[in-house]
Amino acid sequence: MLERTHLAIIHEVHRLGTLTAAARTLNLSQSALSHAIRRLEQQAGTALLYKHGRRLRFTEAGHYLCGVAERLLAQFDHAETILGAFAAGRKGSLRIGVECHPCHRWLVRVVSPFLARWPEVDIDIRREFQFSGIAALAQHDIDMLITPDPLAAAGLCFTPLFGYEMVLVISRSHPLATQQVARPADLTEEILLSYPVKDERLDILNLFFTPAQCRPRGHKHVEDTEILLRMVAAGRGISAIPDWLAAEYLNELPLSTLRLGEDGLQKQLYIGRRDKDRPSPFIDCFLEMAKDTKPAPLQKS
Amino acid sequence: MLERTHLAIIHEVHRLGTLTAAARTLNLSQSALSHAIRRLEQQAGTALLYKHGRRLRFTEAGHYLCGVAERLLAQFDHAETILGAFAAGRKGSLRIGVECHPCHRWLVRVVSPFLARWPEVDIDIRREFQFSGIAALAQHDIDMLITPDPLAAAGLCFTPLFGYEMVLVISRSHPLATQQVARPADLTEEILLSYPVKDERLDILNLFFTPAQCRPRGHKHVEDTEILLRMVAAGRGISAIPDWLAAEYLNELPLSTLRLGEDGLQKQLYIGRRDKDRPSPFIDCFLEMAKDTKPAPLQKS
DNA sequence: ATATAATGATGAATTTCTTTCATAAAACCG
DNA sequence: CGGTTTTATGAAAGAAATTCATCATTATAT
Repeated sequence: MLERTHLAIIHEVHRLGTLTAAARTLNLSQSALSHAIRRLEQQAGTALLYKHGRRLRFTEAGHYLCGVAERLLAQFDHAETILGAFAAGRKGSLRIGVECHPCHRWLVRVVSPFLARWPEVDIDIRREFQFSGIAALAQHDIDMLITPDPLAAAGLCFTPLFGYEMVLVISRSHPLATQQVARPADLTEEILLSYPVKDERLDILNLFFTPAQCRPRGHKHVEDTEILLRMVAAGRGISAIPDWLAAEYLNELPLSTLRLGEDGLQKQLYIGRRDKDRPSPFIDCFLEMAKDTKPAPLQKS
Repeated sequence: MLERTHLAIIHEVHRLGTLTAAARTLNLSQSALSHAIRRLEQQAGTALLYKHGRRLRFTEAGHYLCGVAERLLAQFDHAETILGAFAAGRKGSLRIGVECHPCHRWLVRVVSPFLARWPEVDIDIRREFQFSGIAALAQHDIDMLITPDPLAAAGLCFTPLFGYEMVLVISRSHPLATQQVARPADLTEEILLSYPVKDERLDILNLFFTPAQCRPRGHKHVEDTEILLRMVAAGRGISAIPDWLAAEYLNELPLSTLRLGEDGLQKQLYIGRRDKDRPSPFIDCFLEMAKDTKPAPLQKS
């Protein structure tokens, strides 16, 4: 069977002209090459080299094989280079799941410098999961999960990134805009605007309205943060978003922020991984960069 | 060092899913494969497979190597075929790529007499390419390329075969069937039926609809010419095919053909080769026979 | 739950294949 | 014609791959 070593021998013999010289560069003896070529010729059933004087010349078949060698050896070399990049952890792909809709703006601030630093790593960000982010992580559908709700699961571990507060955003012309704190009972006549997420995953319902046994008058889903906040600014509804996200829009839009209840609705963002994933320099680096990228805190308006 | 056997093992494991099955087809023991993979992984410095349940899964590096294996093994096989042909004193195998779906019917008219005349030459026709037909030709994946779109590339040359016109085919009962010429604006409510090719390779989109800044109402892919034309005949859509192909069906199916725009959509078929391939009598012969096989021209219905 | 079958991993023994060594034969050069 | 360079070859040594026997794990059936 034709092997890479055969191609390497053919190639070097062609390049250098003699078996002896080729043997030197291949760190083999002249005899080894001679035997190898002989074996190959017997298997192929055709001569590849013939003696011309005391040097060697290629037959037609030998010339053909020479062309094959040139191409295939280059491909082997290239494959080994790439494999080396995998081994060194330079090459790879990182599939990041995000279970926190408004985190997108924060995430791009992590991802952009990361991509610049790891040019051979592909990043894939997923926001939708068949079942849940945790399940996707456990099933190897994603490699990392950004979530505010770390559910204990075997084989997973979570690293805290930063704490933040979910704040109520309302139009600056709203009657409540002068207050510091909002109570559930104040908001029963409002329309709640939220990202399109199941109700049970909305903290403002779970942790604010439900304990007080009341609900806003209506609830609409909006995909895009900017559109959502413009609707709020126009008095079309209220919403709850992270304080640092609100901070980015307070100068642009006529919005006011209020604390949700006496103590505020405190949250923490985590990054989850599988315990036993093989360590990888670029995954570690991503973690470091994520930890170092804090969002700008809210300056109370 | 990465060897052919490693690629063969990786490839078979990928194809069959388990070491045990792969070992059977390779006439080796399961243990041999396990050891071989282990050794390769140690040399490469990266894992290629990992256990998932009692089966194996590929790591990213493993997947990469799998792709390499697929390509390189095919080239090894081909090289051995050629070498076998040298041994048998004939030397022949011709891999022909076709980048033009409907050309198949024309191609069989060239290939059949060729095979009769060169009984020792194997012909292999490929329609799918990893990247493009041009790339496949340059990389020696194929020896000849039949294409209507000859892109200049170093080391390649193209010989024109024949000119033809892409014509619109519609059902004979279609309101437009009485006209001679179709304009893009006439067809915005139609469903376009085409071979399963990327949009950017469809001339009717690139050269007919796009310049007029409109699109058909829908676009569906159909594999088979006969089924495609039967759908057109049944009024389920319209399509654009070469005039000579339409000619073959005009008597069989209730179809009408229209010119695409005032001047028609004129195309030319080319056959591409590598410049510096060693001259070969049967390759020259194939070229002559291809040049002499013109398709039957369209008789206007 | 428990037994059973299927699969991969592993270390030692074995077999196969490659390489070297020593030497011969042929070709070139002065 | 010697001296030198180069390839070819058989036997011995060495290296590498393969098998065997066995264990551990996991999925499937009872």
